[in-house]
Amino acid sequence: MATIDDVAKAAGVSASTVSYVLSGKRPISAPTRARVERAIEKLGYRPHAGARALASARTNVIALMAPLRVGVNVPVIMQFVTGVVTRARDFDHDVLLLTQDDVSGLDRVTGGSMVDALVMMDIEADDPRVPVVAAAKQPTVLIGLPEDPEGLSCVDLDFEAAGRLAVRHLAAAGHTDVALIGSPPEVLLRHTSYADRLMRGLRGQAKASDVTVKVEACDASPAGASEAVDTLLATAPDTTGIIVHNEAALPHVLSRLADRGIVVGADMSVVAVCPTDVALSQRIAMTSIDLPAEDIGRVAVDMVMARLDGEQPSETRLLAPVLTERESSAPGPAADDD
Amino acid sequence: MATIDDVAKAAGVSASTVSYVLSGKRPISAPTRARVERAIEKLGYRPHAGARALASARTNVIALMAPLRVGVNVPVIMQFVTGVVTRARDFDHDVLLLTQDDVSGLDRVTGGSMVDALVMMDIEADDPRVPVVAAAKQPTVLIGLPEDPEGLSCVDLDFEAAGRLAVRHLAAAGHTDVALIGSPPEVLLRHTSYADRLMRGLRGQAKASDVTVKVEACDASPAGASEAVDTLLATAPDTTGIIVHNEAALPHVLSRLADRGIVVGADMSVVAVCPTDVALSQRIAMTSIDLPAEDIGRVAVDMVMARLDGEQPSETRLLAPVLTERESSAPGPAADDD
DNA sequence: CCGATCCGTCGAAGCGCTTCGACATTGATA
DNA sequence: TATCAATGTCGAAGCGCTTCGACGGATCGG
Repeated sequence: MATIDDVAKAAGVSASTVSYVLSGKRPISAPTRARVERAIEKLGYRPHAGARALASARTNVIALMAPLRVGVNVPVIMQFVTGVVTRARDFDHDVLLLTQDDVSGLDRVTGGSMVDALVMMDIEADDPRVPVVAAAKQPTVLIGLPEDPEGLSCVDLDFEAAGRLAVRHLAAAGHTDVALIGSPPEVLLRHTSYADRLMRGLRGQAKASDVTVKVEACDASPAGASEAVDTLLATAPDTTGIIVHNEAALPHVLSRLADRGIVVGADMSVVAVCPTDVALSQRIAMTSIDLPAEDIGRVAVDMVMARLDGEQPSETRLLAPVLTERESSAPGPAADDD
Repeated sequence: MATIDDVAKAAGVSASTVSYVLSGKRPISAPTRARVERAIEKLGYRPHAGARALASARTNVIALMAPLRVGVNVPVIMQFVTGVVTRARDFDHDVLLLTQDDVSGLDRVTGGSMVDALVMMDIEADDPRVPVVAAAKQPTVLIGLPEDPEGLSCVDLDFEAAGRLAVRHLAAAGHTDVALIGSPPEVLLRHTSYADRLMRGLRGQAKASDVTVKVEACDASPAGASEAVDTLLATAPDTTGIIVHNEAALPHVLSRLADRGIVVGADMSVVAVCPTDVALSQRIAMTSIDLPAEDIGRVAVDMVMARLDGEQPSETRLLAPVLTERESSAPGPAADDD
């Protein structure tokens, strides 16, 4: 591989001049710049990333810690990842992928100066990773909201507002008995922050709108979904509005309802909280609150980059939920006729 | 951050001794080693990755190029990724994530010496990325089989054998008219290698077993799946055995069959080619040929690591398909009664 | 017409590590 | 007892880049 000295020699300049051509940190005359660029081109020169990192204390790499465990929510995770990776490239950064459980990986990549910054997904209320990255010299953005962010920036959909919005939508349509079919029990037990927040919004608005709200955890399997539906209908038979916050279970919930002869969009209104493409690929176009996963990933990168080169203070951004009415929701029993 | 010199000073040895303690490349006496290790511990020392890469020409990072486009097969992709990442950690390597279309990223990470090796997924018959990585100094393993591997190692499920196996299974059960519901048309058009290979096996065995085989491409959407089923049943009404090679469409194919009153496992035998967990999370446990995605990812890393430090020649490994009989397949019309 | 300024370029130092050859010790061997 | 090979440690060079201070020459104002 050609080095910067080779390029310098070929262009008849010093190595530092080549460096300045590349970085633009000092003015270089047009003819010199042109000679250097030609030499770079001719030699196929690529700066050595390690050398650069050593000299400049910048790696142009960010770490992304993603929950790679199979099963739950995988397509949604992929959307986050896509958002992060593509946006990182806009900032001329690459992405180092860490798996969720690899807490020691955080030390490794921060302590070893492998990355300039971190993005962490799927944050729990009391997440053991938060103190680790809070102590690191690299800025971090959390996707999700821990109880104590310890000075770190956070970004997420405003699930609390989403919960309110969903209930308000159903209540306005005349539903008085609504329910949530939510995340798998283990997610709820972990107190994954989004599940908690959604529930808080749900309950608050239920009180305000004077509707009842029943909550069912739900495994992502067909059996789990059936069970959740059956339990719900047994214990709260008056339910006419369901909010589903579980991408993997959604199709099975709809199947089960259909099997029981319940027509979604007529007998039963269903509002999903999920990415738009998931809402649209069900057996019926779902009224849904969009989970803009790719956007969130992008925003996370924007935030982390801002902190990287200004001395921005940390911030928390909660994206406002948007509900799109489609075919799965309809007026309920208490609706005024029109 | 502490440097190696800090550690050396604290332990009362030279920097090179610290280095040798860390790498084990020269013998160090037990007491010295202990002093050094204590100093490392006390200072929380982490070698600087860039410095290390510069001095040793090793980054301990491998690149993984994965198709992050949304929609198709995402969970399967995630399994590959998981296999690669976890296995890479076993070799003390991290993973840099590149997106499929980022061909220039290949130059960037290889030319810039950001990675020691590469793994590329979703290889097409005539893949433009192959010549690029073939020219790189880093070893590469392809997941999938290009027409011309240009000296690179490859690994994949033996889809051709899988095709034969599926047909043989159905033929042995007495089916004489079988069909493939396969990948989306755009995948077939790209001549993604696995689709081609599956088809070749299918056709070959069909001839040998004297059964007919009809092929339908299939979009991953519910509509696409319905259409594929409808077309198939219209143009080949005698079909009693279907092979589905399309994870995303599989549930919708089953739905459509059910909607049409066709009982899978009785009227119609269906063999899926997909990961086991997908096969098991359908409305009925599917007879399937396992796509061992995580294994393949792991093997890819094993292969690339082998090439990294022996001077192994390149090799191609095709994993033998395994068919597991479950509830979705049954004897066909030509079966001997028993 | 001279000092102050600015522009464009260079040289050298240094980032933190690995690795090679050299140098003491020590123990075994003849 | 003199010799030789291990064994354990050190010093120095160098990996390829960035960046800081310096410097020559052109430009400008007074």
